Amino acid sequence: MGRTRTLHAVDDDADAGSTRGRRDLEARERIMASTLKLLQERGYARLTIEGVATDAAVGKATVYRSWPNKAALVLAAVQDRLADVPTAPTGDTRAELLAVAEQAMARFYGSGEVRLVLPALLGEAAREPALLERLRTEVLEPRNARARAVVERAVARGDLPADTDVPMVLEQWAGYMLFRGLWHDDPLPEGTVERLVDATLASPPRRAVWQGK
Amino acid sequence: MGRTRTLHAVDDDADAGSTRGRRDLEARERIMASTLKLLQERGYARLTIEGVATDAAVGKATVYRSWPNKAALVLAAVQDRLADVPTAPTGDTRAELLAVAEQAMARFYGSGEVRLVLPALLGEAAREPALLERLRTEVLEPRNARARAVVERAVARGDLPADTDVPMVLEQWAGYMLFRGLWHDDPLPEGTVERLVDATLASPPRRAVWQGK
Amino acid sequence: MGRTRTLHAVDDDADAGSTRGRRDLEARERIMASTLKLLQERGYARLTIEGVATDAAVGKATVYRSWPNKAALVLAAVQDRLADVPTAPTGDTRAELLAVAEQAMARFYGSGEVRLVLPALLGEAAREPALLERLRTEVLEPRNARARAVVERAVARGDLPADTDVPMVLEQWAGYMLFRGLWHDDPLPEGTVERLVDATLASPPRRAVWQGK
Amino acid sequence: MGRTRTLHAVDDDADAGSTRGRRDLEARERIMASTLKLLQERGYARLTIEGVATDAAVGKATVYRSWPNKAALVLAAVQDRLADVPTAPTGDTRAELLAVAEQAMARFYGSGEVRLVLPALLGEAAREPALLERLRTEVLEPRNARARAVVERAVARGDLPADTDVPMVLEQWAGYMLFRGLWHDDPLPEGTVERLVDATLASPPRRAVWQGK
DNA sequence: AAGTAAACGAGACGGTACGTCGTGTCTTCCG
DNA sequence: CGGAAGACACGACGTACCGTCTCGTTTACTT
Repeated sequence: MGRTRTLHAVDDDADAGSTRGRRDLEARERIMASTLKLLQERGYARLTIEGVATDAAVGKATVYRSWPNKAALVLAAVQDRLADVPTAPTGDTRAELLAVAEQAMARFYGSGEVRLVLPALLGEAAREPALLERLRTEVLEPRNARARAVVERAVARGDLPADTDVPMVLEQWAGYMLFRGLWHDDPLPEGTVERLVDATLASPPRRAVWQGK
Repeated sequence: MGRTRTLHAVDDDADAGSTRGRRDLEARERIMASTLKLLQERGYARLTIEGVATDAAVGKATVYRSWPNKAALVLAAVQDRLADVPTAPTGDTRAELLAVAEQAMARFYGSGEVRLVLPALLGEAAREPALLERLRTEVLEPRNARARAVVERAVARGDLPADTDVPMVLEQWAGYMLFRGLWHDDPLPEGTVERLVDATLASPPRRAVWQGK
Repeated sequence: MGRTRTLHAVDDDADAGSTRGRRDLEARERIMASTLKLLQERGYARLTIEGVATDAAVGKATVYRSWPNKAALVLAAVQDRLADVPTAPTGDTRAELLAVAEQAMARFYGSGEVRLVLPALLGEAAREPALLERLRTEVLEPRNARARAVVERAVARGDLPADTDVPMVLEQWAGYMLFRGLWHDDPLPEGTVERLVDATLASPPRRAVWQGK
Repeated sequence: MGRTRTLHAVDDDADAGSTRGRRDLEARERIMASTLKLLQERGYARLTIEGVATDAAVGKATVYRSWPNKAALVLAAVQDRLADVPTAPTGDTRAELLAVAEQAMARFYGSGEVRLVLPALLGEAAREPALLERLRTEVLEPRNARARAVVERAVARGDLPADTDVPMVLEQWAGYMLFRGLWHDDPLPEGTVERLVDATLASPPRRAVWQGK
């Protein structure tokens, strides 16, 4: 499942069936590669579409034809580099949770790529609801869905109480990683993920009961 | 003796003697006000120094004379609008912790101003260590120091275990707020802060012992 | 055969094939027109490339793309407005000389356009040999060549002595006109050209004989 | 009665008694020197008052206090460097005329200083009648007056016809020199002045008779 | 000798223009 | 006919000077 490529701005058109020219596949590849390269070299703010076009030996129009602005371009380029969230059931709940927290979150929010791009994207998203929506549905939600499944499995197994607030568990973990990723250069101290997971196992957040009131 | 003149953001003051030339104090005020105003209207990315200068009825050079770039300007403008962290001891540990988490963090990371500015600033900081350093020492650290004091008081009172990892407590709280602030438009659901604080009181993170190994 | 368009700085390339891109021919026209208009209104010193661009409803880059600086722009704009030097042989030497002196020189050096532009250009040329060279080869020399032909015809006819210093004749005439044009507002007194020509016919400068020594 | 204070170049004077305040006489000297120095280095167009002030270690206001603009400043600086016109009667008309043409004109219009400054000044004068007037009365006329005296002496002696158009003689000579000075880098060919003078002695321009008609 | 007032250096101020770069659109020409 | 090349109008960049202004400081002339 899961779309391999999404591109374009908000509405990604449905160029699905139109299987047109394979010829330009190279161009697209070159653009993606140049985007990532220049992102590393200059950071989001100093990345320019002109620069990408030049570096990719491509006309500017070719870039604009596929992505309406820098955010869309960068989002597309970053999109598939994202490592997958491990969900395979191993029977060992703690191990599964650790794997999720470690590989899905620590590695994600701690990676240079994300730190270089995500804040900038979220910064723009604060002004552009469409972008925020895309980020949520295309970046956050897919990852969260798989992580959620793992935690819910732990609940089903009885390793976490039935009224565990699963989304909040994830947000607590991810929030901590994001915070560290943004505010600090250095990687997480060893053992951090374990302590996070163990704290949750010891005393997980419960769903609020008076919520409905 | 130290800095001959720095002005720039934060510390203008102090340059007592070196105040030769015209030194229009109103200009600085107008610039700060215009910066905040345009920040709201356009967001960080679309904020322009030229625009600020025009809006403030000020020469561009006057802006550049005091702040070397957009980040410094915005940082200075945002700086003092930040609400204080409440630290008054009331005797009630839970109430104190709630006050800190609520007023120092939820309100801070949830505010539109911060959401509009902080990610962008952090995004630039990923490329500019100097900026990151300033953000840490001038924004994060001052707030954290006061919050830390409150939590440490709770430890001293015995309401939290002696080996509580105080910094991590704060980072967990703040991380969650930051995460929500960045990824979601809507305010925190009611009761969230309470649940966060209570979870910490029930099972706080402990300092890692094997750290040294 | 006279070049139809010259533009650019010194070396006007011969950009034959390289005409990719939009190439708005009207833009050039508008720029030339605005340049001349603002030259009249403000004079060379107060002429601004920014002003020209604005007046011509053209981006600044479009101006800079074709002319590297104000001098080149103005030179190009003035270039073709220059009236031609009459050379048609009429059989009447005195009449031909008068025509040349009158139309090629008096009208040229006496015209407001020239007075407004030439000194400034020559002033810059004093610092920029390339500009001086262009002025000589593109403004002075073409005009002189044709005037020289007329005077040489007079020599061939025997109306002037064989050892007449033809260049000096022209420089004397032009020098006088230039002097008057620069130092005085008012037009030449009537009959001046006649007196100049007649003085030359009566006693033309001879080529120096001892020159080789 | 007009002008309350003019100072500008030439006539500073007049402020006799009112010399309260500091009055740093050296400042003026330094300004003049810096002006000439930078004029040589950069030419008129690239000379800036700011640059002069800095180079002279003087406040900008000090420059503006004495000269209202660049033209006035430069005019003042150049003013007194001008060599004198030799007028001493030697009895030998041809020698006297040669001395005038050589020293007053060839040297003047041929000098680098003049070539660097005069065209620019005249260029501005085309737009500013006041400046043209000053140039005429303070630069051209004083020199011309003395030269005229010499030529008139030649007329009185009978070495030139009584109806010689004396001003035109001077303008012819000066015009030729000016022309050469502006259009050519190289000095006058040897013997040029002699040929000019001799041509005039052989066939001087006469005053127009039919002028009144 | 103390007071006072102008001129001084320094340089901040509101501006205009510089020459460059990037944006997003549009045109031309080549393969 | 698709795409690179790049011209186009626009707008912002960061810098340099403009001419005016306000600072203290430094004379030199009153009183």
